[in-house]
Amino acid sequence: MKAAIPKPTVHDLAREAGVSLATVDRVLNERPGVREKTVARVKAAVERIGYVRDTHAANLARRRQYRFAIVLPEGPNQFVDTLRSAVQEASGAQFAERALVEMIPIPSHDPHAVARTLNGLNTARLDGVAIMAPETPQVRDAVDRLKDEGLAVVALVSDLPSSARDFFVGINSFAAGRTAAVLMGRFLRGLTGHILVVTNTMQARDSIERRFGFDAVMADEFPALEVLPSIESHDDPERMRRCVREALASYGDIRGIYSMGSGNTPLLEALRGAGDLEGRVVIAHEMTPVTRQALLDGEVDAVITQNVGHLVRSALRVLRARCDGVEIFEPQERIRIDIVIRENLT
Amino acid sequence: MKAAIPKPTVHDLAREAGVSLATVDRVLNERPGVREKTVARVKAAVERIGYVRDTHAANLARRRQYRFAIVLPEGPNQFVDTLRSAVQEASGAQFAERALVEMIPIPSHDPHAVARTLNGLNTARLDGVAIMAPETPQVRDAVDRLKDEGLAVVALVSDLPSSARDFFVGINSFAAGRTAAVLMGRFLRGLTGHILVVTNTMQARDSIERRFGFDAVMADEFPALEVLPSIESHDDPERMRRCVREALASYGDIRGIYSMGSGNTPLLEALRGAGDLEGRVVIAHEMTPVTRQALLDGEVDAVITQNVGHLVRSALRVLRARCDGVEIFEPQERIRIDIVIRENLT
DNA sequence: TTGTAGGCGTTATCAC
DNA sequence: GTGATAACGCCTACAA
Repeated sequence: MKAAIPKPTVHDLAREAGVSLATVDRVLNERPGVREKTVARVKAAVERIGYVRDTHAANLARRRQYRFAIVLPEGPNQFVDTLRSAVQEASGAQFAERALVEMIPIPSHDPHAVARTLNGLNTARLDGVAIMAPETPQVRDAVDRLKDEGLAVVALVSDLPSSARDFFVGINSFAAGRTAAVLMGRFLRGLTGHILVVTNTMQARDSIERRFGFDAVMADEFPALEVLPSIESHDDPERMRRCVREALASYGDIRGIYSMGSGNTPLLEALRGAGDLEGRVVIAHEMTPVTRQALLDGEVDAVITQNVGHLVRSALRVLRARCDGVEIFEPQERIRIDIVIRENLT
Repeated sequence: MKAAIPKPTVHDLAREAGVSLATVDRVLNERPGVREKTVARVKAAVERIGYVRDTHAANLARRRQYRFAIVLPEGPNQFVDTLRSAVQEASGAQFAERALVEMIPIPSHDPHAVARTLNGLNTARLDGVAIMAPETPQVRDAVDRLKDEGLAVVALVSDLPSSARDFFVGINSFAAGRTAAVLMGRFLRGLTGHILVVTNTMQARDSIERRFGFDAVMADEFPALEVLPSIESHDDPERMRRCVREALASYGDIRGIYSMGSGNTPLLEALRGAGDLEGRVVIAHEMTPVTRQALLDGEVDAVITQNVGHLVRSALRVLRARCDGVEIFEPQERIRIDIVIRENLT
């Protein structure tokens, strides 16, 4: 409908360099069987006319289909649920973009079962995998094997730094813990007392790192507040409620509660039961229906989180880039640590 | 290299429906000249085989080129500078995606000049425009004219609600102001005193709205803190420094400073000059080299901002979608209000 | 109202 | 080493 500024194509390139389409293609895709001199001529022509490859046309001609798997912990977990629906949402859009993405559940707490699932992946039918799993030697080996088989692999949410994974998509847990600590300390300006820390399990790398970051800042900047040992619920809501109640009873001066992992529902129940949720600062991780509602109700003061939509889209973009042997645009893939309070809840 | 699961194509569709490619195309693109019955048959076939159109192939065949303009205020402004470089960055990637984007500077403070520039746009050579400009009747009319000419138009950063713009890409200023207020109030827990508010000009819609949101929360939730009238620098650094110094001198109990707009450099200079930057809470808007450094140096406690990369990519995506007559995926285009403290500075 | 043929920018399979 | 030529999935004349 409107005059278009034509972009140089391979045809223009071929003409400019005085060679055929096939040769241009060989040079562009760094295939062998072209004389040094010819290569140079084509490359010069690329610079001269400012040729940029049309990736969509290329993918079309290649009949490229990306087959990705996203490996997520199974079982009831609010955060993973939000991740799952983000994957669902994304895979619709991805389908139109020549990518098939399937979700694969893993038993979260059994390293051997996780490794078994990963090793059981049909690598011949897969181009890339995004994995959210705790770091264990078994998982590390499984990831290395996937890499050996030529797959693109990204660690999702929780890093697998000792493995051969291509990239980590997620946030720095130390920094997340530090962020929580600053808010906790500042929201409790001038007060003395104790801080309760709760989590599902301190086995998880995330929890350890968050706690580490949290403690560092608290000790450094808010010495008037003493942080108590972590309470672990081990997936047992009743245990969480009981431990929290006991802690509140034992210490008369609990000023704040830091929830490092899942289990926010029983935590909030225990706090409500304790009556005086009012004066205390509660900071939790991950935006889920529960934390969102708690934020709205004023039961939680701040949530430290990461955008699951970005997480998933980013993982998929990175996998795609790795498959194409293309550089990724780092700043776009850096997941931010979001601070959410009631007022900036979208 | 690997077995690919073939996606149904128009050919499959044609065969399934027992019609030709052309007819399939007519139905898919809702072109006239097809019998009701045939339309139904094709649509049924779409459902049956799960056909999804390959937009990239379609764009290729159409030789579609998007020509977009991004209209930004000229003159020295740190935030706009970051926006400009985000545009620069994005346009590289967009070029590969069949979009040409040019930046058009406008004299920020003269509504007539803005309107003149907008009216001077060569609409025949443009498919869409993203506009960051203060809302005035002249601008509104210019936008409406652009829409009449068939362009896609999005308001960027600052909304133009009374105009016919297709979409607003940016954050809610009231909420941004409220967010700032909550942090200010909580960081000053238990204290009594005054809050200084500074901005470049209260003429700007953003400043008015931020102030409104800020005041509402302060009055409601933090009555012990009294918010002073806005100090306006009117683009004069010296005036900013002087006014701030005077205010600090007049009131002995200024606990916090809220910087609603540009002019952070002179503000910080004045505060440094005053000596005791320490005890005060400073909250500013927009992440720029200045606010970033101030955050690192502990001179600013929190920055309320929006991710310029997202802003630009989102604007471009929306323009594209409007041009294609395609629905946008709202959650992806919702720009979040980011709270940045030193600890979650990426 | 419907169908045929050719082209979009790229890659791939043959020959030469 | 290099060059025609035919796809890829879709759209668009032009014919029927």
